[in-house]
Amino acid sequence: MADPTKRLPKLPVERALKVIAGRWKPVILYYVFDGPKRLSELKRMMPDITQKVLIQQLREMEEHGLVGRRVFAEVPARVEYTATELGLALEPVLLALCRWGQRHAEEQNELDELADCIVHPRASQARANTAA
Amino acid sequence: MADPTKRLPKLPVERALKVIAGRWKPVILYYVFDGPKRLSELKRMMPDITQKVLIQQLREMEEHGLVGRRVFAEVPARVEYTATELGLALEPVLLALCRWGQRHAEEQNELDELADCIVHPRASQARANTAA
DNA sequence: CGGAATCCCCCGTGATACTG
DNA sequence: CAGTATCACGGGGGATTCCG
Repeated sequence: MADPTKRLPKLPVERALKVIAGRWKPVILYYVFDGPKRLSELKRMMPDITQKVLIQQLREMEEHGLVGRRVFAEVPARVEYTATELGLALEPVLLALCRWGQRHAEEQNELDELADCIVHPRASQARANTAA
Repeated sequence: MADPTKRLPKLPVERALKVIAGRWKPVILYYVFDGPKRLSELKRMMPDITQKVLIQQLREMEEHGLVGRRVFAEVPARVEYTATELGLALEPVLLALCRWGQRHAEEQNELDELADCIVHPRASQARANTAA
């Protein structure tokens, strides 16, 4: 990374999606938005993620200017990750995505329940809409 | 597809991201938001996308309830894709992503220009990693 | 915390099929 | 024939696992 060959997309939407694309990035951001967090904290908050992957995702977000990294020269070395201004600007967007995701889940689950009553799980088959 | 094993994520954010994830989905949505479009139209608007992939992405978005599909039994077979209510609800979110992407592009490019004046293009290197 | 091997999914190419 | 949809195949990148 930091590789000139791996440039971000030109279209703003795709660029934004690319930046927040990553198995754990939204979750990490969720915690970091709340305030500075050190690595061990994040690790404890998300037990299902490997330390390597966690650091990996943090590194990428750092390169993309979403989070900042501060190293404290204390006895037990200490590293804190904080959200940058640019990163914080992403919070409302992620919240919007979250809300839409909830609505989507509700509506889709409703359809799934209805689908249980009918035969086929796929509605795309018996569909001959001959509208004019 | 329509495979019960491939369920969407539980977390709303990830669910939303998963649904709009796809090389061409944002672009397709952009056009479909403007009004009903038939396949050949979309193909003409986006020359760089293959017919197969186009149909693929449309199918997925249909299964996810983002777009609707209408088949007209005319002389040359005709199919129109339209945005659903749920799909339209996504428009402001995509716009927000777009705006943030623009800002991100501006700020990042500024940093890149500054980096030209300094020595190292990578800031992640000379960082005292004293963690074990 | 880095590197290598691995798996799997996304996407692209080209050819083919179906329907009036 | 024109428009729509599908299939067989292959490459590439992200994510996971194991090892040092």
